[in-house]
Amino acid sequence: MPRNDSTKNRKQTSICPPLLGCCAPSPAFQDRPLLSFLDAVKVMALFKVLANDTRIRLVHHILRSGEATVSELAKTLGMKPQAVSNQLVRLSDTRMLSSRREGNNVYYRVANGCVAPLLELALCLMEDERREKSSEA
Amino acid sequence: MPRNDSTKNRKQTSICPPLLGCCAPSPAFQDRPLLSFLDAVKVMALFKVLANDTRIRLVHHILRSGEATVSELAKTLGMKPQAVSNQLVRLSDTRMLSSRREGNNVYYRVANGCVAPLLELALCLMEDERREKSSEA
DNA sequence: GGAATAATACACAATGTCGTGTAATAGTGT
DNA sequence: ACACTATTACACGACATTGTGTATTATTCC
Repeated sequence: MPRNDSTKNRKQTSICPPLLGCCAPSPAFQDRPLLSFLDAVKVMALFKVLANDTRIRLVHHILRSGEATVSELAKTLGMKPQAVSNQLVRLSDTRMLSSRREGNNVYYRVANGCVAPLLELALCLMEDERREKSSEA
Repeated sequence: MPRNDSTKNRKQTSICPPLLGCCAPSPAFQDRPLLSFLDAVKVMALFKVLANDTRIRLVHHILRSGEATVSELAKTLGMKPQAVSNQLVRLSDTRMLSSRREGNNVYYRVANGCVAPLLELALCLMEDERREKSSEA
């Protein structure tokens, strides 16, 4: 007998709306077929690239400044240019960034409009998490 | 007043708008301070949890069905319950999912409204990537 | 109480990822 | 051609992550 009306069953604690008017409007998740394994792997690859504090700071700084060179980014993050270049290549492989050469320097910029809102949402989730943790006695 | 012509720069190939009306409206990236290392680590932790094909399929299926038990998810993904449970715990640790016990079964659901749009955006980015790759001769 | 089912905890081998160090490539100026 | 700077390519050791197998906990039914 189901007797557990579980008070733990809280409501949606987030402030975020469930949908966002981005990209070609897709039907709700309920009306879509289950994600195929191959598509899941592709999405995984995208999140994997963002699952690194160095790359997140790189993207964040490039979003702020519009464009930046490798050495400038290295100096900003306090890292070696090799390490930064490594991560920039990974970000470019997924078409999140694009590069442009000008003399000795290579300028990187964000090449896809989805990247900014993606980071925005993650920051939002981080705030939600912080809120919930502090409000749990 | 922020400039709004930045998206039309060059090769912005994405359809996605630069901003989304989600969460407390934040100022544009240009007007925000550089992301601290600690915040970057927190955001990394969030993306890291989504950087796994199993967890992505779990979240996607839970979004579709609203709620699901461990064994049901295991059967749907063709995996062992231990593996599924492992990943569900990771998703719950970041407050993306919450669980509710009903008899022998434990039901998982999405606990934060940011999760759906986050996955949505990633799917959008995946489509963009596919589009670009096919259109490069 | 005892058996059966659902879910989780834990240790482990295989695999993946990170920054570093070294070497190579691209471009500028003399 | 040469020296110099900026960036990238590549191999390596340190460390993290995944699914599996085994054992344990939670709950229902007899």
